[in-house]
Parts: sequence; structure tokens; C-alpha cells
Amino acid sequence: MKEVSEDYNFEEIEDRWRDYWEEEGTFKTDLEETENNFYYLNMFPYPSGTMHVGHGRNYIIGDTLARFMQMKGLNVLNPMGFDAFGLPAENAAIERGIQPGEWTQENIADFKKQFRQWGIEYDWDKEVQTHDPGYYRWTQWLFLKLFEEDLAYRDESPVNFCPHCDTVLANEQVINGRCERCDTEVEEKQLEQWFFSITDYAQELLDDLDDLDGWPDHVKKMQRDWIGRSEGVEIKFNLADRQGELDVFTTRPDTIYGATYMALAPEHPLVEDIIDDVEDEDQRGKLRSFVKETKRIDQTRRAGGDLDKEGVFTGEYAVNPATGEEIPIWIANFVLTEYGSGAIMSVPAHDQRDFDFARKYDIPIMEVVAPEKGNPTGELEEAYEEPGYMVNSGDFDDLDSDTAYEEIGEWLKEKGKGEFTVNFKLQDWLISRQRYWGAPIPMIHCPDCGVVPVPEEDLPVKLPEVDFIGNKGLSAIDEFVETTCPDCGGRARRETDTMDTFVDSSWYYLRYISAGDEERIFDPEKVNDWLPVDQYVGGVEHAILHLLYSRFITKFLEDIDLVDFEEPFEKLFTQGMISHRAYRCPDHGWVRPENVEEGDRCPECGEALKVTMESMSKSKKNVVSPKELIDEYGADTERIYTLFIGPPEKDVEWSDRDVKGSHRFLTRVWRLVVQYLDLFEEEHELDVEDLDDSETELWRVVNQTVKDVTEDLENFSFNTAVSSIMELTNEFYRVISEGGTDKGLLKESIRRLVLITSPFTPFIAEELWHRMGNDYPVAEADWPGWDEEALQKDRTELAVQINGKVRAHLEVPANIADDEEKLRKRALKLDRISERVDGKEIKKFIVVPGNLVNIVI
RNA sequence: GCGAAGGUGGCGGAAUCGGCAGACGCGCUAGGUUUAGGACCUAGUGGGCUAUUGCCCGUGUGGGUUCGAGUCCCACCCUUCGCACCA
Repeated sequence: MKEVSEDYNFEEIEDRWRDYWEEEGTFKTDLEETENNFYYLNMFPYPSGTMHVGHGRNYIIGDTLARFMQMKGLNVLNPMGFDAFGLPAENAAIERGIQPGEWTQENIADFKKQFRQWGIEYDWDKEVQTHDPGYYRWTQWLFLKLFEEDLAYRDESPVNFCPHCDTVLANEQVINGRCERCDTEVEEKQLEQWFFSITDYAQELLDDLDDLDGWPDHVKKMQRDWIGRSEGVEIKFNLADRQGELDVFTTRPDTIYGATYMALAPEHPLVEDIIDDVEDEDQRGKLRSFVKETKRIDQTRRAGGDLDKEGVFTGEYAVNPATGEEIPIWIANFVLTEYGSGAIMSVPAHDQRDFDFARKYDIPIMEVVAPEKGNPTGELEEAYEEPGYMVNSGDFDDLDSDTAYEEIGEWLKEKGKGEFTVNFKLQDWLISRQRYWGAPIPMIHCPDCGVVPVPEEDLPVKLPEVDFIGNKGLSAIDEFVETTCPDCGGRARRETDTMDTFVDSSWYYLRYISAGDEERIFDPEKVNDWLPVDQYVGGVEHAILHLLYSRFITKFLEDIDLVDFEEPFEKLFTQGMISHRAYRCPDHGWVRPENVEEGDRCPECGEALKVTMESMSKSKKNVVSPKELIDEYGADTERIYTLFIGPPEKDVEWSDRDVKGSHRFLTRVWRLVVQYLDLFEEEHELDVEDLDDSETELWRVVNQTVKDVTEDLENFSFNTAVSSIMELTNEFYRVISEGGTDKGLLKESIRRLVLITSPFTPFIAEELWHRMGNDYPVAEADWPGWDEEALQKDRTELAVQINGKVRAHLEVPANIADDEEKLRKRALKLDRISERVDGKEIKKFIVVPGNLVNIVI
């Protein structure tokens, strides 16, 4: 044993091994390998600003798992890249007068530095950056393929437009209906834009969720809700006073006899026609202003449901195809233009929304479904939305409503007035952005040939390099816009929209396999070897869009025979966010934790601060920077604390105080191992037979810990894995203090301790591993196994209960732990038991082997 | 409003095929060590009563099932997240 143990100098240690791993190529992956492949993937980041300890969670989890699986003998691919296009880069560029690419590259360099500091190792040979022309060339290629298959099309759609800035705004740039820059009221403008027909895949995207056993249920639920499938009937209503029909979608065709009015969304095409034909000027003006006002109100608020129902009567009527009656057509603010046909038949008796509206405007309420057969409720206080029996429905009376659904549907179909259909909430994917910093949509507008795709061989359509001062996107750059038509060679204009960045990220996981390939989007053979991704990990905020778009693109690629799998991500894990205390003064805003005065008071005014837990963000001044933390404690401490802090799927609170405990643990590991390094310079065999009781117990705990940590890592239970290793360390100290000295035992136990610690805290483990005489990276060592026999105890302690309450403990040899007769005898001999049991009848004697006995009296 | 997850010490959290609640860590208390502080080491730490052995209570609330419930069932309260006029 060494007399003086060297201090744990994490700074020196961590510096040493970063270069070593890089030089050794420890984490390079051979993609030609086809056996034992494991594709682990973290969602790639948007490189903006600098990372804080909250960002670290995702990557620390990934690095820990990748190292673990590598030691288990898997050929692990754990790549990283950057989702580099997007608005913040463009804004930063406008503010600073530089290229968005410059800003992005700086950030990427920062991110890489941070990964390195954390000891998070990637095979950078496989890196992808979505703003690299070598990447977005294939994003554009993908667009062309979709266009070829008629899955990319142009249509009119509203955009947010700021008349003051003369520019289109993204949704997040609109604050309360106003431009975030100049506070001008935002206008809605109709523009021709590009869409992907994701709705063609709606059913498939829904059905295949059932096969994703490795996905969390709540994510699948969110996707199901988002897709929003519902079955119903599309019904045609004749108009009373004009040509044409009014189409509506309903899930309750059985209630058609109760349809007492129609309601149109203000955007419905019929609305304009009707208003134009209104003769009374007052009335026309009234309708106009209602429509205008309702449209003006922020769409999201309208869809949000917190508005009172309002509407106006158009003066026109439709004919109920069931009753033949004329029913009024209203324009109503609660009808959504984007769902169904933007018009509904209203059945106030059996739909609460229609009921509220009818009450407000005195529209008749006709009950057509009664809870009991032939027994209508009469006066309704609220809509009856349950199934029941038909009344007031002509020939369909007394049928149960489910049967009526089918029969009325069929009847309408025969009359040519209805069709069974399926409706989805899912809309086609609007991919156009009127922005500079994205992948240009590779299309050309020719006055003679129309809209023409850029030939594949002309890709990429590169972003022009320009002085970056404007904010109008590509349309303002003449040398980009002006081109020639690939078909006729005449003068033509380029499409100036760029693609939504979700397009970039919908296929990046495929490109890692063929990063840098200039001939094709990827090598299908290798992609089929490696994908689907075995384990995907990222934030739950991407539960819907990113994952749905990726699934869509994968299904499309499967349809054009480029891949042979239908789902990109076999297993999915969504990790929670890290929040941190945030202090806010009512007068002076957010205050940095280190500036807070005694008693949580504001340093400016001394007022009591409001303390809340908030996700880390610069604006709330509550970010914890990895740099300061690592300077004080080292990267290993940050890593293990991040994993120890709580269950990875849950949101957790960062505590600067608790970090100390993790650091203390590493110091204990360090001291423990360093003092026994001498053992590794000599031969010492472990012979389990030679151990005393205390030493045997250590050996048992070593084996148990290896088992627990292995299983915990496989189950994403990092917090309990870390606590097991802490327990093992405590056990070492216990044995040593009790005089345990078996050299074979200590040597082998310490070896295993270092091995199982290494995925969590790779720097300290690598250092100790090398000091133990190994000359290759610990990540290339084999993950230790455990000996089932060593897990068994010789003696075991049982609780002795009387009527379910623990009254005594009994230590017995393990081999009689399930022998009822012997246990009964021994238990009854205990003073504390006999006192209570003597003279009473034992009604029952229950044995839970190895655990407890319960005497019922 | 609908849906999901969850309520466990002073704090973060363990333990759910029903079987000794509170592992591990923080904090706190006492002692040791140190020129001092920090760091480190040892012991203790759910609450109440008790000199101690020990007794009673205890996992959001109230019921229930069971020899035995944090865990299962019923009702309710609260928190967080997601969805939210989808016809």
C-alpha cells in the first residue's frame, strides 16, 4: 500500500486523455462491418449560441451508452452533426452584417470544443452539416424525387406579412399579431407555396405506430392525435336559392334529421359569393365586417377555443336532404377552415358546440337521438352526445343510433347525397420559407414551360454569397433569380423559397452512413445494413413534427426502393429537461443567482425576489455554464452528476450544491484505487475459498453491482446505476476498515470497479486503467460479467412478523430459508416472538423465502 | 374540458410479478483531523413517546381487498405535461 496517496488532479488527467482517444481512433466506426452493428443516435443540435449543462444531458447519456455498448462487444455507430440552417443564424447575420454561414461555423466550432471538453467522443469522419452544399444538394435531390412522384406541389396558402419591414414572418416572429421587430400589425397574405403530400401517407403513418414497440406510449399517442383520423360521411346539401351544393363532413350522419342550420368558416369560398349578392347595403356591410373581424383575430387564438361563439345569419338557406326542410346558413367563428370542408351541418341537440350557438341565436333544437327507445327527453339542458335510439327521424325511428349511422349513410349514398369518408387532422406539409438561410427549392419558373425542375446534374442550387444586410430572402438577389429554362433555354426565374429546416433533418440519419458521398444520396446497401436506427434519443419537444416527417420520408424512400425498411427509428427514448433556480425581481427583471443578495433579495432594490424553477435560458439568467463547473470539479464530475441527478426521462432540477457529492465520490474512487496500484505490479490470483466473511461479502457486492449496472444501463436507469457504484465504493471502504487484505480479491474487485465506472466517467477510469498497467483504451476492454454463484449469500436474515408487523429478525443459513418447519421452530424460539405468541393459537404461518415469515395469531 | 404521468424525510430521489419504506446523494448534528478555513474521516439523522431495550404513527385524502398495501380496487384533492371548438 502506498504511504502517500496522490491527489485527484482532474484537470491534468482530463487533458491527457482527450488527445489519446483521438490519436488511437478509439471511437471510429467501421461501416463495412455487418455483424453486431448497433446504431445509436442522438438528435443533432441546432448550433446556436453556447451550450449549457442542460444541453449536456442528451450527449452525456449517448456517450455513456455508446462506451458501454462498445465494451459489450458491439460495433457501435454514434455519429453527430449539425442542423445548421434556420432563422436565428439569419437574424444574427443581419444584426452583425456577416454571412449566416460564418456565424454558424463559429458556433459549430464552439460546440465541438464543448463535446471534447465533456469527453463526448464522435467519429467526426461521418459528420453532416445541413447547410453544407454537399448535404443540401441531396436535400434538393429528395425534393425532386418527391416532385417526380407528385408528392410535391404548389398551392396558395396564407403567410404572415409585415408591411413595414416588407417581409414575410415566421410564426415565432409574430407576437400577439404584431411584428416582433417593429410592432406593426401583421397582415395575412396569400402566396403560392410548396407542399409535401404527407397526407397521402396519413393512414400508413397511423397504422405503423402499432408496430413501434420501442417507442414511449405517450409519443405514439401524440402522433395519433396529431394525425387525427376520424370516420364519417361527406354530405351534400343543396342550396335553396342558388346553384351548387354545400359539402360538409360529419361523424354523426345518424343525426341528420336534427340538423337545423349550417355554419361556414369565414374563409369558406361560398361566403364571398353570398355577401356579393346581398342587396341590402347595411346587411352586406354587417356581414363583411364580421368576416373581416373574425379573420383578423389571430388564427391560433381562434383555434384555441377560448373565444365565445359568434356568428351572423347570411340570409340564405340550404335544404336538409333528409327532411327536405330549408335551414339557415350562418357564418360562425368556431368553424375551422382547415378541417374537413370548412363548413358543417349543425345538430344542436347532439353537439355541445352547436347547442351553445343555437341557444345564443335562438335557432331551433331538434332532438333525434333519445337515451331510451321511444322516449325522447323533450326539453334539453345540454347536448346529448351519447349513442341512443332514433326519434323524429322518419323511417329510421327506433333504430339504435349505431345502426342508423350505417343505414342513413347508405341511404344518402343511394340518393347521391353522401359518401362514407375518412378525414384527417393532419395537413399537407408546407415546406416553403421565404428566407435566405435554407436549402433552395430546386425549381425554375419559365414563362413558356411553366414550373420546371432543375435537372439533377445541375444540383446543388447553391445559395448565393451576398453582403448580408437585407431580410427579404432570395427574391431580392437578382443574380440568383435570373436564370434560363432547362427545357427551352429561354429567360426564366428561379424559385426563391427555401425549404423548412425540418426537411433537412428528416433524412440526416441516413446520410451519416455515406457522409461526403458525391455520387448519391447514400449507399443503399450500407444503409440497409445499419438502419433502422437501433436507439434514438432526444427531447420530447420533437415528439410530433421531426419524428413524423422522418417517418414520412423513410416511407417514401421505401416506396421508391431506396431503403428496405419502413420505420427509421426502432427504439426511441425522450429525455427530460434540466431546470435551474431562476430569480426575478418585479422591478428589475431576472437576476443571476450569484448576484442575489442574502435572503433572496434583489441587489438593486432589496425587494424579495420570486424564486422559480425554469428551464435554463440566457434570458432568465439561470444557465449553468460547463466551463465554470469543469474548472472547479472536472468533466467527469459534471458527467456523473448529470446522470445521477434523476430519472433521465423526467425533468430534473440542477443543484449546484449536490454536484459536490458527485465530486466527493470520484475523489473516494481515486483514493481507493491509487492506494492499491502496487497490486497490479504483481501476480495475485483470486481464490474465493480463501476469503473471510467480510471479504466474501465484498466479492458478492462486486458481482451484484456489475449485474445491477449492466441491467440499469440497458434500461436507461443511469441514476440507480451510479448509486450502485457508490454503494460498491462504500463497501470497499468498509472491508478495508475491517482489515480485509486479500490481494487477489482487492485486485480483481478494483479492476471491475474501474471497468464499470468507465462509461460514466471515462477520464478518471482511463487514467486508473493505464496506471494499472494496461496500454490500450479502457473502452476497448471487455465489459465484466458476473458470477451467479457469487451472488448467493451463505446466511440470510429474515424478518419475523406477527400479524404483518416486524417484531424480530432471524439469521439462518441460506439453504433453509424456504424450509417452513425449520423456520417455524427457530422463529418461535425467539424471546420477542414467544412473548407474544405463547398461549395463542397460530392460525397461519407464511413463508416468503429469503425474505420474511409472518405468524398470524 | 379531454388525455397521460405523478404526489414518498428538510431537499433530489430509491423501492411497484403486494413481502423488513426511505437505498444512494445533498443538507444537518456530534466527534476526530487541521495553525485556521476548506477538504477529509467516523457516527447519527422520517415523526412522536421512552434513560435504554422498546412502543405508537407514517408514502396526497377517505374507503376497500389481503396474513401483509407506497405498490392492487373505488371515490376525491393537488401538481406537471400534452391536446384543446377537428364537426
